[in-house]
Amino acid sequence: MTKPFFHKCEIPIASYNLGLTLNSGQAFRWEEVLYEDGIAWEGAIGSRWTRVYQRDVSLCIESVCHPGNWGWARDYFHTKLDYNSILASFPNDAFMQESLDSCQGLRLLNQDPWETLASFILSSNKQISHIRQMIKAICFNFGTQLEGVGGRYGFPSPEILSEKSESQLRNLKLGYRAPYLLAASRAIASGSLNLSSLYSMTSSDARDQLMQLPGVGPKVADCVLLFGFGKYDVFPIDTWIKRVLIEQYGISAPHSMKNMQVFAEQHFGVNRGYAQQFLFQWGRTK
DNA sequence: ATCCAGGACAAGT
DNA sequence: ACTTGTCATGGA
Repeated sequence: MTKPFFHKCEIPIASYNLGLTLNSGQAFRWEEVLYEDGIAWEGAIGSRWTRVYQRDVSLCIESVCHPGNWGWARDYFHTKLDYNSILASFPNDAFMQESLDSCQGLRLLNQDPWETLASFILSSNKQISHIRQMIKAICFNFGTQLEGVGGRYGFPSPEILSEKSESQLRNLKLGYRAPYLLAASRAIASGSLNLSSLYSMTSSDARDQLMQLPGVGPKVADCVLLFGFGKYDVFPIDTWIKRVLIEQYGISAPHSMKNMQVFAEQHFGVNRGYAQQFLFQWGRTK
């Protein structure tokens, strides 16, 4: 039984579909719970165990530990974003508009770069439900217990994971991804890769840096930049997006990454990563 | 059972 | 430059 969430913050904000956002394949640790005759989600933001839900036109956030000025929450949920300006930059084609209509209030979160990198290394050739399972196992086995709650664990730091063996990770059913995750944790723990330095780099340069890691190709790198660094000028192409581009946008062979990347940059513009989240969500659920 | 999953990588055309 | 086979594992 968890202790009460003592601290509460209410952020008035329109056009925010929290449930859709938390279940759109960008974050993997939020759990839906019943709360006050409604739905809420519980999960960790950094080392804070958090509950979040919507009432009227407000985002309600509750924290077990001392919240300070709640800047960490505003940042994670990106409540200061000029959402309408982003949407206004999208193209006016039929499938884009259909996606916008069907996924109203879908947002991108600002997640921790390391957790995002680790999560998307694990995501390769995996269904979202199993990505969640792998991450849950990693947190339960190697994460540190969070303040003020029992049985809740943070995502383990690179330093912690770098001390583990490949077989320890394979025991968590990571499969061939185990050595990839281990290599990434060791690159960061040793200082050979400094994630913070990617913030000030161009997306192209940051992408090249991430792709130095084994198990990090163009798609994983783009997801990390989009979800963990707020770089919207990248366009992750997974199996669903590939289908959308071919079936909805008439991309013809050769279906090479370069061919599709060029189209995405031309057609979806500077915020193509944000647009991509709508295309992905609608493409895989319709 | 068989195929596929928010892919990456090496090997083969 | 582009395509194919392989890699663990679980869900549909």
